Parts: sequence; structure tokens; C-alpha cells
Amino acid sequence: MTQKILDVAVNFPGLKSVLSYKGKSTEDYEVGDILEVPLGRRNALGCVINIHENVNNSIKYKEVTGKENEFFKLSSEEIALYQWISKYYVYSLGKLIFDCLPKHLKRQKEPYFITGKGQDFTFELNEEQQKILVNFDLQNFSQTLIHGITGSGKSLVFFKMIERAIAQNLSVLFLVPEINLTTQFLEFFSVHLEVNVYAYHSSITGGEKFNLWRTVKNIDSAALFVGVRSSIFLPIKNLGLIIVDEEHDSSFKQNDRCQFNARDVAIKKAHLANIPIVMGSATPALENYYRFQNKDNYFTLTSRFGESELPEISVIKNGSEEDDCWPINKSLLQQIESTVSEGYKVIIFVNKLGFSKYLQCKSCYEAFDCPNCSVKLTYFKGREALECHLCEYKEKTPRMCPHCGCLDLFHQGFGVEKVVESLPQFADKIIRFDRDELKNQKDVARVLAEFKSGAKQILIGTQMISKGHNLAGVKLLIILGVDSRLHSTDFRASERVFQEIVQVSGRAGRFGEKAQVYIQSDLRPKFYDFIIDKSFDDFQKDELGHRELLGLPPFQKMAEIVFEGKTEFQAKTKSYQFKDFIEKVSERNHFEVQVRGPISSPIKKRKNKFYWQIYLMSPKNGEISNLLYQVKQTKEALFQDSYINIDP
DNA sequence: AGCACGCCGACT
DNA sequence: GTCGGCGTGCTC
Repeated sequence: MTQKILDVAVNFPGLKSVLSYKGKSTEDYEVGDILEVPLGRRNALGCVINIHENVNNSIKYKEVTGKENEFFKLSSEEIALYQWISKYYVYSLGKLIFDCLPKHLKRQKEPYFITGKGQDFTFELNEEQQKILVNFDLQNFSQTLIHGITGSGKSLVFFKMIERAIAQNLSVLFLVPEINLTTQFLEFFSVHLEVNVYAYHSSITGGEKFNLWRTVKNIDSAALFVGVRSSIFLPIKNLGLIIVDEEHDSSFKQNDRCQFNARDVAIKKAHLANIPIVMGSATPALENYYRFQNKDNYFTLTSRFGESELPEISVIKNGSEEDDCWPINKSLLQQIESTVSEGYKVIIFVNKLGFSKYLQCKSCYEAFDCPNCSVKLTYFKGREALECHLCEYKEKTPRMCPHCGCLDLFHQGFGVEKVVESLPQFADKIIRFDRDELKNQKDVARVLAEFKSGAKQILIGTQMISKGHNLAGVKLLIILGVDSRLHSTDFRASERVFQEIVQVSGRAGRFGEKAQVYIQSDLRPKFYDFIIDKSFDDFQKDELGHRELLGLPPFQKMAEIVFEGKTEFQAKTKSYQFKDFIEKVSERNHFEVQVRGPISSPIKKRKNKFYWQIYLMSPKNGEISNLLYQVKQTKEALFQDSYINIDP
């Protein structure tokens, strides 16, 4: 009898995580089996990815320790997806698989689902909506992008698509960027569809997750799965359609471990399963917008549902520090007053927690820095403390400058607390809406109920406002603190700010009321013209022009490699050594890859560690991953304390 | 990730 | 003299 060799992707972070083992003669093995295998002086979990008989005499094979029958066997399609992710994001296959699989827990909990009521729901689709559905079929892999303004009824199109899949007894995976968006979809879908609806998000416990995997592998009737990023790994049986809502959202990017983008993984998953994928957004990611230009499966929805119109948007100057109502421009006070007295609502959007951005000494200009990070401490008036937003550091607000002894300290910049304080005449009508004030979903629900009922009419808060909430009666919306965000060194800064302004503006005038949005800014970038005119295509085209000129995505593929060191010198040295080596390999093997940097990271010190980084650019898709993969395979030590971020 | 080996500082 | 700090390197 010939000896069977099992190639096993073992759970450890080395790139060469696929090791070969002898099987036990008493046991049968198949590709996809989860095994326990010896690794050094310990055991680890692994997944069989290949079985063959080619014995290599230079390897001393160890024998498999055991088979994990309690675990789920991976299908060849799942393995293919994990292999693609591992190659593209340059991440250990074995580690990836066991990062994604649910942990096998003793405590069992049955997964929760909502039984769909299948109540009749009749609505007229407009011409644009119908056009999308006419040619949509579930037969093969296809990609569709729906670019629809906020409130244009994308969900109705999704609904029709899901209905069709279910009619063919096919399950649907509906991806959303964040949990707070799922509730309204869950409600809508479960009332009108006649299938079980499962929600998948971070608050699902280990036991429930494990059982959900068991369930999705075995259910025969169609079901709908509404989930966040990690739900792309659910091995859903008879999956017939994937929908990615708010496709542009940065929450789809994982920023620890394997830094995949769930939208891109979803596309690959649809491709491997040979099923359609549909993406939707009011502000498509530039990469996607560019990819879909002049394609048949790019659709726009340009009219708002029902009577509603998009709000009118204007840009006005930042408030003057002389005025009592600073940072709000005093010319807006009258509008706030009249909006409130007419019984309508106001939202004020601020990008910063706390009271002031930082504290500074009036005589020597000493500012209070975090001792562990290269950022200034934020002043919180409620707690009378200075706090770091990157680490745990906090201290009581100092009375005098520790540097020169001066007692005159002044505040720079503003946060939510300050904005609330700047409108004392409305104090009894204001709700503060930020992570600091609202600790859980319960708080959020309570406060939103107060706002909806009209008990409170002014909502002042951070990014938490911008997503998903369907609020009636918002006639005035003020956006503060845009300028500092535009000054960021991130090449996506204007794209992100643009997306956020559009998303936030979408909160106003959703139920027929004519609304007004004011953006306070002293800058005059061209993109305000595009925002005011609502010519979103023109913004995208203008931004594409800049990107092309600078050779940035989507015109080139990009990767960012960050090096961590205990000292700045160490981080810097590592990044230079890496650059030298990768440039040599790239040249020698004729890779079309250009190295930019090294450069100190935008925040060069975090939690007492220092960061330097380099960028890799290439006009060819997959080229950077191939180069990195090759270098990492031959010289893994160069990657010690580094983070690879593909398509940052 | 673990878990070894290996080479310098402060302890009985 | 050696106990243990964590840098470096390997795992079929």
C-alpha cells in the first residue's frame, strides 16, 4: 500500500503554513477535513488542502494526531476562497482559516432568527428601478453597481432581487457595513418576505456562531442572512445572490490580522460560486465607480422616493471666536430658532468628542501631549480631564503650565461638548449624540425616541448620526469641523469627506420637508461646487483626474507596509532595509512595482511604539501581492513587526 | 502563535 | 558561578 501524504494548512502565522503529514492508516481523509497535527513540540489545528502520494525523502513526515469530527469540513469552494485571500493579502493560509472559522465551544446556543411573515407589499417601481431588474438574472456570475442618491429606493430593488432568489429556493447574503444599519433592514425584510431571516454581527456569541455555521451548512429551504464583514465566510448552502449595501463604506475593510476588504472578497466569492453580486451606494467608492464606467451593469437612481427632495446645500464661513455662539456661525442662530419654533428639527454634526481639541499655554505655547503617543490630549469638560484618543492615558486637567508655571491656559478647537454649550438658550431642547454620552443600543434607542417624538428638537453629535437613521422633520442640518479633515495627508481625504457630507445630508428632508444643509468652512476646494450642485459624477471625475496625475488608485494598485519599532530609529531602519531588499528582488525579476517612501507614519508614535511605512505601487493587478508573497517566502524575517495593508 | 535556543545582567 | 530577561528562528 502506498503512503498517503496530506498537505495541511496549519494554524500559525508563518507564510509557509502548509505542511505535509502522514495520515493514520486506520483513518480515511478527505480534502477539507479539520485535523489536529503535531507542530514543533505542540499540537495545532490544520485543514487538509491536498492529498497525494509524492513522498519527498528530504522531509521527515510526522503523523496526524487526530481528526476533528466536531468541526465542519471545508468545501473545495471555501478552500479556494481562503487560498485566494491568502495570496492576495499575503497572509498565512492556515492562520486565515482558523481566524475565520468559529471557535468550537462547549456551551451551545441555538442561533436566533426571525420568521418572515411574508405580508403582501405592493409598490410601483419607477422606470430606473425597473430597468435594473429587467436584465437581472440569477444564472451566472455577474457584477452590478447601483448608484442611487439617498432615499432613492435602492432597498426596493434589493427586495425584488431577494424575492426572485427565494422563489427559486436560493439563499441570499446581504452585507451591511455596521450593526446599527441591520435593524431597519431586518424589520423590513422579515415582515414582507416569507423566509427565515438571520442577523450576523459581533454581538453574536461564540456558541451561537458555531451553531449558525452548522445550520447554514444544512438548511435546505432558502434563507436570508443580513450580516457584517465576517459573514462572507458563512458556508451558506444554495447561496444564490450576494448584495453589498453601502459598498463604499470603510467598515468593510478589516484593519487587524488579515486586512481584507469584505466587498472584494464577496466579489471573489460570487465568482467562485458563479452567482450574481449586486453592490449599492449613494457615493460609490472611486475604484468601483471607475471600474463600472461605461458598463451595462452600472445603474443610477436619480429621483428620491415619494415627495422628498434632496436638501439644498450651502457653504458658509466658520463661526467667529469673538461670538458667544462660537463655533457656530452666528448667522445660523436665527434659523435654528425659527426651525425649532415651527416644530421642525435641527441636526448639528461635529467631528470631535469632548470639549476642545487640546489645551495650550498662553505664554510659552506648550501644549499637552500624550506621554505614550504623538498626539495632543483632548479636553473633556464633563470629567475635567485630559484624555488620549489612542491609548488609555488620562490626567486631571492641570491648573497651570508645567513648563513655565503660567496659569493662563486656553482651548484650541472644539468638540461636541463645546457645541452643546454654545447654544445655552436651547439647552432644554438639545440631545447629545456621541459614543461618550450613549454607551449602548438602549441609550441610542431612548434618545432617538425623544428626538422622533419632538420632545427634544436639536441633535448634536458625531459620526454616529450619519448612518442609517430614518428621521422625519429634519429641516436644518449644520456640518462643523470639515476643514481639519480636509487637511489630512490621506489621499482619500476628499473622497471620504465627500461621502460623509452626502451621507449626513441624506438625514435631512426625508419625508417631504424642504431642508437646508449648511457646511461651515473657510476653505474653498472645488468639491464644494460639486456638492452644492449635487453633481456627484463631476466630483468623481474631478477626483479621478487628481488620482491619475499622481498615479494613485484606481489608476495604480497600492499597498502600504507599516513597520513597528521600540524606537524611531528601529522602525526607520527596518523600513529602509525592507525597501532596499524588495527593490532588488523587484528589479531582478522584472516586477512592475514602484516603491515610495519610507516615510514616518502620520501618527508616528502610538502606545510607545514607533511607526514608519513604505508604499508599493503597480499598474498591474495582483503584481504587488505576487512580489510581496515571493519576498515573504524567501525572507520572512524582514516582515517582523510589520503590517501589510493591500488596497489601503 | 508557541516553544525552543542563545547570549548578557543581577542574584543566592 | 546560574537564573531569567526577551531577541531570533523554526514548525512537515
